[in-house]
Amino acid sequence: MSSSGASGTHSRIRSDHATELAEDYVEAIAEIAESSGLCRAVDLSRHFGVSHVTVSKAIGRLVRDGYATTEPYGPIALTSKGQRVAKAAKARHEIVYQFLLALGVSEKTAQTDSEGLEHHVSQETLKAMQDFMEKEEG
Amino acid sequence: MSSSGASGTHSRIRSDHATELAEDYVEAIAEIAESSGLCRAVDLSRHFGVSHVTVSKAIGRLVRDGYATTEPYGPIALTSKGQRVAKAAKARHEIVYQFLLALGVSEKTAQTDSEGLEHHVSQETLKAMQDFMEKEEG
DNA sequence: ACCGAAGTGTAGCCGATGCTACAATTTTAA
DNA sequence: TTAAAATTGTAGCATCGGCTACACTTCGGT
Ligand SMILES: [Mn+2]
Ligand SMILES: [Mn+2]
Ligand SMILES: [Mn+2]
Ligand SMILES: [Mn+2]
Repeated sequence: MSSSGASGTHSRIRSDHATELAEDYVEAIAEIAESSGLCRAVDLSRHFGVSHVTVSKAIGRLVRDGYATTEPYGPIALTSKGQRVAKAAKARHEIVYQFLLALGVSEKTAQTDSEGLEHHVSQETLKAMQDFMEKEEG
Repeated sequence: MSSSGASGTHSRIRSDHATELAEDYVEAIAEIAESSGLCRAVDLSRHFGVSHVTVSKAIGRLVRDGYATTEPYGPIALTSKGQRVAKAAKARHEIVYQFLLALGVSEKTAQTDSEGLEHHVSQETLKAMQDFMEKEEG
C-alpha cells in the first residue's frame, strides 16, 4: 500500500471522472443510433434515467468539446472524434464485462459493475484481463 | 451486454460517486492518524493534492454527515461511524489492490487503478476476487 | 387542416468539488 | 518575548451534473 505520494494517483482519478460521463454518452449515442437509425435526446434521457434537461446540458458539453453535433429539435450525431471515443469505450467496456463473467460473477453483476469499473482501468490492467481470459479457455 | 433497462445501473453508479469522496477521506484520515498520531487538514491537502479550502469544505460535509468531528484550528477525528466506514473501505481497497497484483499488474498500476476501482466493486465481485486469490496460491 | 401528444429549449434553482485571495490563528524559532 | 512561518478560516468565484416549471416546436391521428 505505502501511500507515499498519493496525490498523483488521486489527480488521475479526478481526471477519469471528468471524462467518464462523456464516454458513457458517446457509447450510448453510438449504440442507440446503430439499433434504431438515429439518437434523440429522449432516448438518452430514458437510457440514463435522468431528465431531458440534464441530457440537453450534457449534449451541450459534448458539442462544445467536439464529440457531437446537433441542430435545434434535431437528432444527435457523433463527430469522427466522438465515434472514435465511442468505439474505444465500447471495446474497453466489453473486455471488462467479459472479464467479470470469466471471474465467475453473474451477468447482472457483471453488467452493473463493469459500467462503473470501465472508466478506471488502465491499459496495463486491461491487458492483464485479456491475458487472463485467453489462459482461461486458450 | 444487452443494454435494456440500463437506467438502474447508471443510478447505482451515480450513488457510488456520491459516497466515493467520503470513503477516500475517512480512509485517509484513519491512515494518517494511525501513522502520525493525529490528522490535520494540511495532511489531507497534501495527500489528495488539493487546496486546503477544498479539504475544509469536504471535512464540513463529513461532519454534517456524522463521519467526523473537529474544533476550530484543531485536528480531525473520526466518529465511530467514520471509523467503521474507514475500516470497511480499507479492507475492500486492499482486496482490490492484492487482486490486481495477483492478476499480474505492476505495483504502481495496482495502486493507481485500485484507488478508482474500489468504489465500484459489488460484494459479489469482491467475493469472486477473493476466491481467485485463494485458488492462486491456496 | 387541426389539435393533442411528444419532444425540445430556456430560465432558474441546488449541491458537490474545485480554485484564488485575503484574514485570522497557532506554532516555531530567534 | 516577539516576529516569521505554518495552518486554518472565510469570501467569492467557476464548472459539472442534477432538478422543476414553463414555453416552444414537431409529429401523429382524426
Ligand atoms: Mn460504458
Ligand atoms: Mn460507464
Ligand atoms: Mn481507498
Ligand atoms: Mn479511492
